[in-house]
Amino acid sequence: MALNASFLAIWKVVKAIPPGRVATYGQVARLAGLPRRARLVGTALNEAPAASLPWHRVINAQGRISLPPNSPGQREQRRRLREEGVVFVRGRVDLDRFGWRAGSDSPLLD
DNA sequence: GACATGACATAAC
DNA sequence: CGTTATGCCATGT
Repeated sequence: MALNASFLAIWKVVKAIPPGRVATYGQVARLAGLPRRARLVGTALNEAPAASLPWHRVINAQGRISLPPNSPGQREQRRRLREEGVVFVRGRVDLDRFGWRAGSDSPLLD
């Protein structure tokens, strides 16, 4: 089915996000060759085999986790990110420091 | 098929 | 900081 091609492209990009870095839904969509389809990324992650994907490294453009506050998933995602060294400030991640830029795989330490 | 929903993004006010 | 509007489209009812 042609439909899954999009999902596969998305999963591929997500798998490429290095530990300790995050990517936004829109960014993942673009890198997957699906511009303007950020929502599809959310859907793809929802349907994805969580065990085989670093789904927690995908957050929204505001640097926030897009799961309901206080939900198990939200806490899990925050826990995993913090475990990788991603810092939350007032519930937000500074994308300038932890955002994934293709070509640089380590966080900028100032 | 019509309609509502949602792990989103961007722009405008 | 916030709200509204619009684009997007797979899924579920």
